[in-house]
Amino acid sequence: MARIDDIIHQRLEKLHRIRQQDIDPYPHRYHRSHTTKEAIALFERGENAQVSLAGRITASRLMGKATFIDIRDSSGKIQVYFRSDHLGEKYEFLREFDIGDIIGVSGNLFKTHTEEITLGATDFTMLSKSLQSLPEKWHGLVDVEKRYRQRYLDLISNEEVRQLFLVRSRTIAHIRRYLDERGFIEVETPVLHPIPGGARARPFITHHHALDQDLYLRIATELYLKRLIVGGLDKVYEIGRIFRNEGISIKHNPEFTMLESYEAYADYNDVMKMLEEMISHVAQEVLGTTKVSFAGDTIDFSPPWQRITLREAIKEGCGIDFLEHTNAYSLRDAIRQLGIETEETLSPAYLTDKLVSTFVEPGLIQPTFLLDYPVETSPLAKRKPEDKRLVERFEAFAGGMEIANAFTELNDPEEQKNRFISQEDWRTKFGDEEAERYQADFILALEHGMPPTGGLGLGIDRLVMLFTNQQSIREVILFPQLRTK
RNA sequence: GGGCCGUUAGCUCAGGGGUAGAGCACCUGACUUUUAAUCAGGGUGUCCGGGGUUCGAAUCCCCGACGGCUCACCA
Repeated sequence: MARIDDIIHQRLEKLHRIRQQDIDPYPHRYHRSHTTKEAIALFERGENAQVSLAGRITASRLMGKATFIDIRDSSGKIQVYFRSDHLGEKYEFLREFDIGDIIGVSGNLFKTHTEEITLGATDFTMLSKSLQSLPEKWHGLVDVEKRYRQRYLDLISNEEVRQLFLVRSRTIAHIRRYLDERGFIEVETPVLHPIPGGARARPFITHHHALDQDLYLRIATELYLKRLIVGGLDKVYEIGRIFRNEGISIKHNPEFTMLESYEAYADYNDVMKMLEEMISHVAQEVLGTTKVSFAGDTIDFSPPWQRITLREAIKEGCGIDFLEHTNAYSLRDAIRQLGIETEETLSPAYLTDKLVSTFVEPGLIQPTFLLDYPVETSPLAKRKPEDKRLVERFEAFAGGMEIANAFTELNDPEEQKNRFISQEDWRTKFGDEEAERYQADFILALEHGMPPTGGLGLGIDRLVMLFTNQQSIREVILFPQLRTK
């Protein structure tokens, strides 16, 4: 039940009074001459022109016939000084302003006694009346659930959150610039896939009415991007939303952003070089350094990153040499002998990942490439010429998280066909629901000839976590997935 | 999905069987260089929801909702 004197009522009354004066509290436009940051820079250069600024009121200090109001726009904030002897009758209208309102102010800049660059108002306009009160000015908004559900309040009241999402934006912009400057073409491929593929994951299923056909939200962009390599676009990339119908955690959101890039005539060694160079370059551009603090550690992205084979890393971690286990039963038993619980599945992808996530990943704080995965775990990657049991694949880790996955792409259509078939076997014999599905259209593309190609997948959200020292992926996604209230 | 923790005013938080509290915000008044403005006054509430125990429940118990962490799953 609304009280007669609660905040929204008081503000509705103000709104009513404003309208009674024939003033529109929600006008259509306001022409700013500068942002607050530009205005301050202007004054510091010694140019003191008349300026018009606009922004949200974040604080107000009323002192009788003089009032100081802080307004904030996306560039920063500025203090505005209102004097009754300069504004005349209009000064009384300040009473209708509240913290949270959006106003436009024009006047001249000056410095107060405390040396703060301030706008001396000669005129002002209500641009949008706020009916709700803002979170507390000192502590900001703390309630995590409210910060995510009403992210706008988080952005208004927590400056560091605003900065964090600016870092995210600049990170993506610099990744684009890096790739564009190296001749990559940015493309857009379908989000709706007739068959999910390119990764191990449960998909979201939807239905197209006109086609009367089930479709899947993409779990990867891989198979379409490779078709473009077949089509002669030798360097392509896509930065896009990926959807995986799996658990939510501090490292997982059901929709997340991934960069995938494919470069013809390159192999995974070339991709490794590109990735370490790109990340350190982007860190330098965005953060001004290649060293970041993350969860109490200092991570240095400058190349070269450490390279270690998966086999060595697992052996060091727990003593198991997966190449000695020629069948999945024996590998699973070896894992269980270490006291690690495993599912009944014998999927090599599952078992390998279990070993990595338990014994290797938590220790990979500095950027590290794990190299050469068992062929059964990577149905789309090319075998190593010197050891057919392995494929040319790497995963990159930093801060104890996997951030990238890449391989020399399998371009032999006959072998790809066989790999799909053995994946289908895993599904039928061992119930591995996430095994790669046979994709006849993709085979058809390969049959036309795909050049040797190096491909990369990079988790953008996790990279931003590393850049901003955030331990939860929800802190770097503007609107993380939450249960509907 | 399991375990642990949390949910009290618009916001940040105290209070843990006996009249619902503080700071900020808000309202009234004073104040022409303040900046967490200051000063004087005002407490504005479905104590997350439902049930139970009790003379009496924000507080104890049970069920549920939502969130955080964690385990499982995954990337």
